[in-house]
Amino acid sequence: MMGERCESSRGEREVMGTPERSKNSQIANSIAKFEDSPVFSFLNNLSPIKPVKPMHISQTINPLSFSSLPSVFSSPHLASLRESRFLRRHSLSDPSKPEFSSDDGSKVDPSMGVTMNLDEHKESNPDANCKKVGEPPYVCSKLVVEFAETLSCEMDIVGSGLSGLESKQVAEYACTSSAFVENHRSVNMSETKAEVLGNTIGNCWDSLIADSSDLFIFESPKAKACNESVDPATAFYRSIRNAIQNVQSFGAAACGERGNAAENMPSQPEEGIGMIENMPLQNFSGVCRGMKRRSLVFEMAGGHRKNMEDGSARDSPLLLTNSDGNASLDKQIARTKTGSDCSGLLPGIGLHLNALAATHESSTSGRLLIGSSSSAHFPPPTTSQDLLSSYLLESGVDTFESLLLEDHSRGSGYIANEDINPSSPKKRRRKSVQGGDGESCKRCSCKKSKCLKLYCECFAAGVYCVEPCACIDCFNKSVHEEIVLTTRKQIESRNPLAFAPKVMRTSDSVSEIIGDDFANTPASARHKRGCNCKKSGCLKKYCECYQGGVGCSINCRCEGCKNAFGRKDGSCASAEHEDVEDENDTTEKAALDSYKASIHDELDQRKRPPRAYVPPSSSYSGFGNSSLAFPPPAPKWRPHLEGGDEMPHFLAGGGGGGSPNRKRVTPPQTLTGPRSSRKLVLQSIPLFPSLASNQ
DNA sequence: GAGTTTGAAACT
DNA sequence: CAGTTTCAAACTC
Repeated sequence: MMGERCESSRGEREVMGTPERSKNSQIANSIAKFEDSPVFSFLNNLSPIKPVKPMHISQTINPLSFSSLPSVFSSPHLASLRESRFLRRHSLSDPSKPEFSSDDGSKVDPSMGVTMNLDEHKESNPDANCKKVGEPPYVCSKLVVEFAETLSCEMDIVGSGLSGLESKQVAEYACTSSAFVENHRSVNMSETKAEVLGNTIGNCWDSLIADSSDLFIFESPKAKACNESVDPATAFYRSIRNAIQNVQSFGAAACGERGNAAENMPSQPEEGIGMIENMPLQNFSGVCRGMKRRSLVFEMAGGHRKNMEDGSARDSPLLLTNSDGNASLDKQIARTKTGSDCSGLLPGIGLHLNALAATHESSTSGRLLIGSSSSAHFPPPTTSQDLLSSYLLESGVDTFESLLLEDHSRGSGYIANEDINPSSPKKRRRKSVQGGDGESCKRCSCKKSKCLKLYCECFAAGVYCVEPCACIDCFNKSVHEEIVLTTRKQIESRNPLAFAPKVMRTSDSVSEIIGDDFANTPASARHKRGCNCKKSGCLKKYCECYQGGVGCSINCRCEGCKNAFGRKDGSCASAEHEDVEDENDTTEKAALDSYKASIHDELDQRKRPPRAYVPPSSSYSGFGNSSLAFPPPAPKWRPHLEGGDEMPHFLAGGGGGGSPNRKRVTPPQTLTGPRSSRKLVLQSIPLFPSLASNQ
């Protein structure tokens, strides 16, 4: 089987017929050389797509991301890898963070990574006993091993997208990387080189993610170009291959490669970096996002676990007094604090790419994202491609399928909801929300809800409140994690869709929103439950439909609807340039113009870091947080989860009737209407049964 | 910035 | 399930 596998690999490379052939040949040799590696064997025995039970780690890591499902395509070893590898990797973005413990109690070294803090490593890594702590060779191999193992881990995640030959080849490359490490454990390497190697590995990985993420967005320029000749899975596989090759090559050099590789390697770190920059992967710049965001969730996980284990959360100050008559809430808090209600913590089903984000937020502002892939504040994308790429990563695409299932609603939703025109007095609020530091975070002003109700935008959005919030008696903070989780669970128990996106779209690419022609406003999208406006005429942001940039539908119970994006009677305003019933309705047009202006303003602000939104309710994100090609949501808009207007059966079952208000949550029946000709974009529909039932 | 309006969320 | 209350965002001045 091995031989056959390798044959396939070589065959594939030949088919590709690229200049990489020689490199590939070397890799192939490496594969043959180390094909009996235990790791190799293990990988080979793994099925690319292997359903597994929800992992414990995801339950403790990111409990708030209820919606985020565990990767059902992950391999059994994934959990451990995630905990150990990603936690370490995470430290790359925040080396200052104190070490935290993994589930098994072993210390996870936060210094492992680019910083290569050998001292800390010495103290925290018991495994280092096998070699003298801080010994260069150990560091060198450790890094590569981590990379290789992490890659293997990733392979499982993308396994569903890579099938057959490709997945096998990817596994082989990952294996080769591991084999390489095994072959260089005893090699000496200077600390400087080790550091460069660490950076190399990190860059390779980030590049891999960043590079391949574009490929997942089929409409991205890169993907399109790629699709002309190769499918995304293949492209991704190639990226992986390149990344591994780069690591292997440079690692060999940095370690003073005993073999031939060293001859081609730069002797100075600077040269090494230069070499890296000239690697096949052209996406090195600003690509630290991927891995770092990936690591974030694990960091959070670590933090969460730590909190739970040491009971720090319970020790946090409690607000048990009922200062405002909110007895139930206080009771809830009390119960949670006493731990009597903690068993109900929803399992965090953090998927691999889910729950990214927030590195900056958490590290700079102390704000942690509750959801899985929340607001991340990374260097502003400078190009649309970057934007798409970064957003893809930040949006927490959980599965390859999700990536394939396009969802554009988010973009428009975001645009629709975000008023970030700093020059507009009326946008002052949003301006403050956006923050002047580029941090697009929510800032609530809750006074009585303790930020534990959906009234609170932060809470509803799945993010912790931050300092800039003007809230009072806020419990939506990481120190009150358990309370937050329990409350969330409680709310979801009443209404499973409470944290689900409110606006659903049937199609309408973002381009229609951000393009030159605003006439293509996403009227095909509809507010899930519909609004209930009485006085605003659905022309103000009081109206969730309007705020979401969608027209009203039959589900709405609004009165005097004048929604510029489409009225509930089926007519569409000027936004559609069709079926305009009242050409003289200047009010609607004015509203629409205002809306468009806000969108333009939004676009002008696109230099800001994209804001990945993490559906608080992860049970959805896990299935359908399929991202779109655009940044984040806004105050009240939430990424939709279900495919189109269809919610997962398991949710629809108890969800529809579970609404506390008994409000309709059933899919609108007139979604298409005059725009029925629009394509229906498949969205992330659960490909597997609800894992919630497995908890 | 304070006060008002509004409609969703929560409660009964 | 409907009516009412509570709440905080949106809006106005």
